Amino acid sequence: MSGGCSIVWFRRDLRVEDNPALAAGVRAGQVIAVFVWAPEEEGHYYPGRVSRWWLKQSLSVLDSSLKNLGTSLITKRSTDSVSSLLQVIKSTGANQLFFNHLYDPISLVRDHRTKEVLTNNGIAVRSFNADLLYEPWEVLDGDLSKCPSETIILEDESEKGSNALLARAWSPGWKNADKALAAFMNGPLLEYSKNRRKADSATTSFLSPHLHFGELSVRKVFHILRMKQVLWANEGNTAGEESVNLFLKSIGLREYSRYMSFNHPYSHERPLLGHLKFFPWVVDEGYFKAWRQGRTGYPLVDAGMRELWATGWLHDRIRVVVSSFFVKVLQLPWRWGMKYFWDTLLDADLESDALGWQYISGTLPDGREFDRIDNPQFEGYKFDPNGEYVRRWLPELSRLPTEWIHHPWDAPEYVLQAAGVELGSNYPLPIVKIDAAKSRLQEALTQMWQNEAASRAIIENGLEEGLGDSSEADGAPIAFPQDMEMEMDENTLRAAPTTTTIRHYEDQMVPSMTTSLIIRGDEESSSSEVGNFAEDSRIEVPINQMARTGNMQPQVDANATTGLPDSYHLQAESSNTSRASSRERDGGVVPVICNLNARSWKVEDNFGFLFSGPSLI
DNA sequence: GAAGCATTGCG
DNA sequence: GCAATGCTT
Repeated sequence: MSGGCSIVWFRRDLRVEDNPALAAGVRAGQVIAVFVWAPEEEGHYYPGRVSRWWLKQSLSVLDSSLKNLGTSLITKRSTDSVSSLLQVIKSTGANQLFFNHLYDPISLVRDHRTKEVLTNNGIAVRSFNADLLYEPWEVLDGDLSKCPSETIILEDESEKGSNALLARAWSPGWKNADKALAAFMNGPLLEYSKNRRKADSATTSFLSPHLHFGELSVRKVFHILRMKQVLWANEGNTAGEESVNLFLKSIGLREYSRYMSFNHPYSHERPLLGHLKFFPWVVDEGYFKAWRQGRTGYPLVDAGMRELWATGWLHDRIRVVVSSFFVKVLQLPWRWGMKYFWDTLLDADLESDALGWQYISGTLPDGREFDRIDNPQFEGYKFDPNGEYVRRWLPELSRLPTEWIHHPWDAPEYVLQAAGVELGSNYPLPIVKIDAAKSRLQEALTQMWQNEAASRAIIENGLEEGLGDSSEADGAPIAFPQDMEMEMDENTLRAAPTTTTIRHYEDQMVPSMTTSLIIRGDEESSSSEVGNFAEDSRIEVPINQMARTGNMQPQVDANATTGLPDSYHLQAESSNTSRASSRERDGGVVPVICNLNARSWKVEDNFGFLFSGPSLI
């Protein structure tokens, strides 16, 4: 061992194999492994409960692996990563820092600053692309006595009950990731293509959280896939080949999401198609709440939303269904939906989710048409032909015959009665009818083009920007709802369908916050329709029924999922972290990803793997 | 009841 | 943009 002592800064590369930064540290001599928990730096993308739970487990596995190698993981609680790193450097006398690249807008800025500050402090900083194969097998030798770990709290008391259930379904940590990878590659991958249409099949990889936290090297995944590809091609196994290709595409999509995030650091908050900023999104917290709670009246959507809330996980197909419904039928601002995914998904991944929501929203140049509406009824019979998925997550519909399970509003009264379904009472009528959504969408698009033309005219006339009631057309996004508490009156069941829709014309995307746009849900007629349920009629999540594969039998306890997210809060953005990202992103922190361009990963080709990339889960 | 036309689903 | 389905006369 020569040289000095180096810091290896772990972030979302929580593995010891195939880890270039760690390998470099080992080569350089003594290694001090550090993880800094500084969630405040993430602005309003503070990791959600299930995501933090995963992190906690994963760090613990990493720590024990490092201990086996003769060192351990030092954790620091901080509001400023850079000063924490400096502190560790001072107390250990390290003179080098190694880390692997991240590509989300916040990391790009932070890592750039880290490099700058530490370099100015005489520290050699090197960063790496972690998509390379390394075998860093040497014994580490870190003197940690001068640098105590701090306890970082990733789980508070109130979360323990719910989190306990996660452990029955998932095994975080790089060693487990490796096992999961092998299990998938040797098993479900073969039938992956065949089964991908089923919402409820357990044939997805379930690798997305492992990949998000860097417990797996994507490079390794890629190599295994290629080996399978060659093997099955030689055997003439077309089904297997098709599956591999499909999976490779999803890996590609993940790469593409990093590419997009790096080159368009605003893509998590602004549409890539300029005219979409003139789209009159429906700012209706009642709709938003109904969607979150799985009370839209469309069984497939509702089943998905309840699964998400109860388990932190959703099949990719269903992610597409619920997000498409969110944007096209409810016409809610897609950033709200994205934020909710961020808060609730176990594999929440800013880059992948931004790509997914942008694609679904039709705000990508190569996305799907904006005026296309997917019909959850048809999608229901496609992805859940026997209604098993719906019955699992919507107990109130469990006795409904398959014929009506995806469109109970059409069912004859006697059928509903026999099934114990009372529409508008124990299950809502459709919150928005598809036909109404279609015409509303057309109107909105017309409006959008008018707004754009008006805006252009104003700019051409040399006037300062200003659009209708939007005095901040340049910088006013639609704020995240701050408070979801809404009065819901049981007596307003079967309220008249919404006849008016309140819209806001501001660009929801440009960073900077305002709360003045928020509409109280109870000011809207629609909210009463949403309130088809009494507030306390919490959905009972079915027990022991979560579909998962093989020996992992996740169980869901109704007590642990204390009701649906009716009091869910989206905090208004307070930081303007992302504002800086576009200016600083080219500061040399992260190299441009080689051999990647948007065309080679055309989104259309990858439909179905949008969220969390190779997550397909 | 066949042919021509329009609408809708879908990648 | 195409194919399938439904609707009209």
